[in-house]
Amino acid sequence: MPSYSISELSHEFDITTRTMRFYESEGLLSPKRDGQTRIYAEADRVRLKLILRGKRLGLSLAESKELIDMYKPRGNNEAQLIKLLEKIRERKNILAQQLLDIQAMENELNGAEERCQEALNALSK
Amino acid sequence: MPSYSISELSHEFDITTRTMRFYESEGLLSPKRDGQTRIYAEADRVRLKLILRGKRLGLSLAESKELIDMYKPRGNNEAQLIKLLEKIRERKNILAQQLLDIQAMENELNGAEERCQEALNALSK
DNA sequence: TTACAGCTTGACGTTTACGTCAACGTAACG
DNA sequence: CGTTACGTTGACGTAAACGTCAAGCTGTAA
Repeated sequence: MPSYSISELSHEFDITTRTMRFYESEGLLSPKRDGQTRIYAEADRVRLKLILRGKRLGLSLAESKELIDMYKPRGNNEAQLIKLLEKIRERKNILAQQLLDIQAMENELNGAEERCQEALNALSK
Repeated sequence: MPSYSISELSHEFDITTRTMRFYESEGLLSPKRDGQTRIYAEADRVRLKLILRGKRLGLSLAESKELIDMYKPRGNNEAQLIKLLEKIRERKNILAQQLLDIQAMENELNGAEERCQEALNALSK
């Protein structure tokens, strides 16, 4: 099983060590320790990846934490499972909306790109 | 041409009037005035829509402002047009990444949904 | 006329997500 | 043995995006 130092992961994902310690203080990461030093396992690396993906989609750290914890249903209680399902579907709706937003924005960017290119062509003529 | 009061738009988009005034102070909106009172035209409404779409995709207000201003190329200077094109393509790359992120997250949510549903079925049996 | 509803401009407070020191420990290199 | 690299824990600072008063103006319905 591979393991990583804080700086290895921070380089890989292009974030600061401060950021990683902050994520830990917020309960998003919980690496093992060798004395004082943090030792990250592959599972920690995966969690970090998920956090950063969440960020790219505009999620807060709290939301990412919730989401990541959802992937492993630990609640065996029925009410909890139902609530979990609701949240999963909520998030899927948000994703669907984001998809629409992306498509709309892409269309507009394409239009802008065209107009921009035409303006450039007109100049070079 | 339709026009709107601040509260009309704030209700339509489910934001506070404070938010709209803040956007104005940040240069994202610039409604006309009737005396002191703000009067929003359709163009303002569209800009607001674009801002909120930007937010749903995780853009900062500054980024949304830049993006919206891009749709109407006012820079007739070549260097500016080239820079604009670069920014448009940058943003398109981000959108492409977001699309991948959405698909990945959707897959995981589907997996979680299934496991969750199975756990529920197992309970009710 | 008063009371309410809706508009305005400050000004300060708050949350999130880190940045930026400071001060210290430890292991290895020259 | 000093310094360089990498790690640690506080503690305070900061930018973004508003929230939350306060204090005041303005039209209109009772």
